[in-house]
Amino acid sequence: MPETPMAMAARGPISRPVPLRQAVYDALIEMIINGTLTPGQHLVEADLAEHLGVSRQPVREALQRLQAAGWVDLRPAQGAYVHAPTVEECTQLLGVRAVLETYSARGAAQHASAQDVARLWELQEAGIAALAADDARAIVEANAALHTHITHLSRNAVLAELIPQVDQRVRWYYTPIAKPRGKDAWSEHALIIEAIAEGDPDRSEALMRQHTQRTTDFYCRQIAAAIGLSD
Amino acid sequence: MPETPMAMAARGPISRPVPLRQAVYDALIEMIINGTLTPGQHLVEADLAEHLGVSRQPVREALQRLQAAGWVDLRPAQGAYVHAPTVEECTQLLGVRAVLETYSARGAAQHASAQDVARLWELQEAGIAALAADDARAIVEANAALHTHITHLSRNAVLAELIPQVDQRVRWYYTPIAKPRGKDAWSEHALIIEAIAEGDPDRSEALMRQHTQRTTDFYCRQIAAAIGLSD
DNA sequence: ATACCGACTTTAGTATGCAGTAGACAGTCG
DNA sequence: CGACTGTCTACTGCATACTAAAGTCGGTAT
Repeated sequence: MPETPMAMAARGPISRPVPLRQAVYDALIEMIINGTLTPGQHLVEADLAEHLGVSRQPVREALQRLQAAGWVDLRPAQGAYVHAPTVEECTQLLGVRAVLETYSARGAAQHASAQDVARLWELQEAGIAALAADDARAIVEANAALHTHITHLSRNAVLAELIPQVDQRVRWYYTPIAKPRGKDAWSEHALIIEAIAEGDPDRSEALMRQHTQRTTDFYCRQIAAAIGLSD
Repeated sequence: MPETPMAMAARGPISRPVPLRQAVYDALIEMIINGTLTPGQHLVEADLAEHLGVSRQPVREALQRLQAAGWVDLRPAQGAYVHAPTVEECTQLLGVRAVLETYSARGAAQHASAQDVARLWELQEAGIAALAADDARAIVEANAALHTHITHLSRNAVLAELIPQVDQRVRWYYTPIAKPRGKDAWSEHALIIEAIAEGDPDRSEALMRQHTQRTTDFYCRQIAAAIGLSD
C-alpha cells in the first residue's frame, strides 16, 4: 500500500497561523507575569489593540478568557483591570492547588506506564539541572512541567482542563520564592515519582499532599517575613 | 421570512440592562440543559444571533466563555459544537467535584457562624420539600443551592470561582438520577450540616467525602444499568 | 465658597462588512 | 466506473463603524 506521497504528513500540517485571540491572550499573560502590566492597572482595549497591532475584537475575546482564568477583573461598562492578588487569595489558591494536585497524583499512580515514569525522571533531571544552574525561571518552568505531566498521567480530562488555570497563577506568585524552596521540593519530587512508579496510589497521594502543603507553608512564611520587613 | 424579533419569543426576549453576552451565555446554557441544543450539534453564530435577536458579536463572546466552562467545543475556523460528554468524563467530573467539595466542607466547618448554619438548615428544609413534592428539577436546584452555600462558607474565593464551573455541569448530567438518589443524599446532607455546625473540620470533610463518593458510585451504577439495558 | 447641575470626553458595548478558509459537490480524466 | 481536481458555498475570523453609558470638568446658583 503505497500510501501516496502523503508520508510528509508526518511533518504535520504546515505551520498554521495561530488565531490572533490566542496570540493576544498569551501576550497579555506574558506581560502580566513579567510586570509590563502591573496589578490594578486599567487595561484600555483600544490601547492594547494598537500596541499589539491588531483590532479591538481579538483583544476583547482575549480579555474575556483572561477574566475566566482569573488574570483580570472585568468590570461592567468600565473595562478590564489587571487582577491584584491578595495574600489571602494566594493562600487559598495554593490550598486548592494542593487538593487538585494530590488527587491527580493518586490518579497518576493508577495509570502511569513504565514509559510515563521514564519521562517523569527526565523532567526531574531537568529540574535538578535548573536548580544547579540557579536559574529561577527555569526552575519554575521545570516544576510546572513536572506537575503538568503528573496531571496528564492521571488520565482525567477535567482535571487537565482545570489545573492549568490554577497552576499558571501559582506559577506567577511562586516565582519569587522558587529558589530557596527548590532544593527540598525536588527531593520530594523524587519520592513522589518513586511512589507513582510503584503504582501506589495511597503513598503517591500522601507524598503529594505533604509536598504541596510544605510549599504552601513555605510561601506563607516568606510572605509573613516580607511583610515583617516592609512594615 | 422577514426579520421579526418576535420569532424568538419562544426562548424569551433578553433583558437589556444586563450585558448581552451574559444574557446570551445564560440562554445558551439553559438551551443545552433543557435539550433544545443537543450534544454534538453545530452551533452557527448567525443562526443563534438571529434566534436570540442580537448580533453575532455577543454570541461570539458567549461562545468563548462557554468553551472555557466546558459547555461547547470551539474548533478553529469551524465553529462551536455542543460538548458531548462521555461516560468517562462524567466520572472524572464527579471525581474532581468530590475533592473540591470535600475541601470546601472542611473550610466551611472552620468558618461558619451560627447564622450561616441556620441558613444551611433552611436550604435543607427546601430540599426535603422538593423531595416530598417529587420535583426532579427542584431537587437538583436545592442540592446545588446547598452545596454552593457550603462552598461560600469556606471563605475561599478561588474555590467559589472554580466550583460553579464544575458544579453546573454536574447538575446537567445529574438531573436524570436526582430522584432515586435524593432520599439518601438529603439524610447525608443533614449529617454534614451537623458537623459544620459543630465546627469539626475532620468530620465535615469525611462526611462530605463519603457523600460525594456515594453520589459518584450511584451515578456509575445507574449508567452501567442503562448501558446494560440498551445493549 | 461650595454644592449641584449639565455638557463634554472617553471608553465599553454592539452591529455590520469583508476576506480567508474549510468542506461539499460536480465535472473530468484515467 | 472510480478517483482526482477544480469550483462553489457557507461559515468563521478579523476589522471597522456606530451607539450608549460612565466619568470628568467647568459653570452657575445659592
